Amino acid sequence: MNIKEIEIKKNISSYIDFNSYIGKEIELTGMIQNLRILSWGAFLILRLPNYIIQTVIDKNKIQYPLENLSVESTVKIKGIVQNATIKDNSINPRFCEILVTDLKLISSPSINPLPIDTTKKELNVSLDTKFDLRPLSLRHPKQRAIFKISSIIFNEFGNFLTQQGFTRICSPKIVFSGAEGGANIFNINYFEKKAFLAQSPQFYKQMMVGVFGRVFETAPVFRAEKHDSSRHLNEYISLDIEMALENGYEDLILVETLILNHILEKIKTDCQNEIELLGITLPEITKIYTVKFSDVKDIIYKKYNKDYREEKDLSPEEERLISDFFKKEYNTEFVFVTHYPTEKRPFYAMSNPENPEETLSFDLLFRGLEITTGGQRLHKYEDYINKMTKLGMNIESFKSYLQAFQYGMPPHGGFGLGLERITASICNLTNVKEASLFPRDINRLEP
RNA sequence: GAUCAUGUAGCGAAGUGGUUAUCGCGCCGGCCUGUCAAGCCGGAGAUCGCGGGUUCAAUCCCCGUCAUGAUCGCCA
Repeated sequence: MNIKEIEIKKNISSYIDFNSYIGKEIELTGMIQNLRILSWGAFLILRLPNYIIQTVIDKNKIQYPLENLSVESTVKIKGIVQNATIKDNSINPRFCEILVTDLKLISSPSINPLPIDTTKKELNVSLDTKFDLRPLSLRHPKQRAIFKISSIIFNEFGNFLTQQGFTRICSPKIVFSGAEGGANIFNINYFEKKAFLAQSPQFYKQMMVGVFGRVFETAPVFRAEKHDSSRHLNEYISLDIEMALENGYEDLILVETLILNHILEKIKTDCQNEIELLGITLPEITKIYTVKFSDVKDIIYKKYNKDYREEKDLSPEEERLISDFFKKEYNTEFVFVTHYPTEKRPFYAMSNPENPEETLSFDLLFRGLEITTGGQRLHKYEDYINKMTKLGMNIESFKSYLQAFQYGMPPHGGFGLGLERITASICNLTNVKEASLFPRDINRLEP
């Protein structure tokens, strides 16, 4: 018999109030972010879960062969916290440092030299190298900062909606059919049947409106589109909501604005260090601006002399131009474009009763990039049957989804927000892949 | 898939139809009482993406190919 009783520890937090430690001893285990050896000792910058802190080794105080240490080694140190003024803005906190009294080497890299240098202010490597060496490149403070901000966006999306009475759902990612059509969906083998990777939680979140009234999901979606651009991924995190509507799609625009304001507020308070390190300016949303799709076409024709009025969608250029227009004329970086043409929206989109050519839908453009698509959905079973028949769709294959509408549904709608896109825009990244830890694109499947 | 560009040491770049291909970072050795993109001195490290062609001679010019990036299509 080998039964063991293990003590239940009350506190496993990695947050440290360094202020209260000034003059006192502390024990820390972390990885060496940077190491500067001088004649009298060394500065050893230690990477911890929530901090990057400077420690000082005085040769006279501790006997340790410094040549045994290297960047990316794991060490356990004991030392006294003392006041300091540190200029390097990748270090946090900067008001103190640790005078090391004891040091133990726990683990070292098996490769020397490391393939890239993560100790400099900028990680000066190409995108391809950055992704090939992801486990290492992510250790650079600026890379870490991007994903700290991404984590706040992800968490606060859920926190805010939970506060507002939304229920978090987890819909399956192995599905029987696609929400958005056939060509751009990944096929998988599901025992003897054919299945797909979900392109969107669309059907499930709609069904769940009949259960909870307000739901959200934060999960990956998969797109088999062979796009090759700086704003596309084949797997990305979709922040989705779906809710019963009281006043139509404007309810959704309001909810999205409130979510974004909450997230931006939280980034401002929790990520001061990351904001400074990345040198970014957070946007502000003081007013909501919406503009009809057809008016966007007219503005671009009149103000920018480009005639795209026959196109039923907005090109990336138009998205940049209209964002530019709203920035100049209305001093806003967020603009909701509404009433997209019915023929460009999926079957479940509700058309405007006053003009069936356009839908009660919207995209949110932020700094020239489309970060959201949403809108009101059909909620009557008959409307689905009529619309799907009109489009020549196989109603039988959507039977399980259509149940929800047979059993009754309120007017409802929702939207999806691309996590990597909003993160990239907030962090001023030129390629969304940089906002993905391990990006999946047309050519990349690893790491 | 289309158009354009790029491919030179572990990483980032410079350069040339002709002897030993240059620089920065990293690495190794030495020095330096507080650094913070540390500094100073020395050293090692490259079949110039791959295949073919032109030429006395190609890393350089031409063709093909592969890879990467940007823009576009499509979308969040």
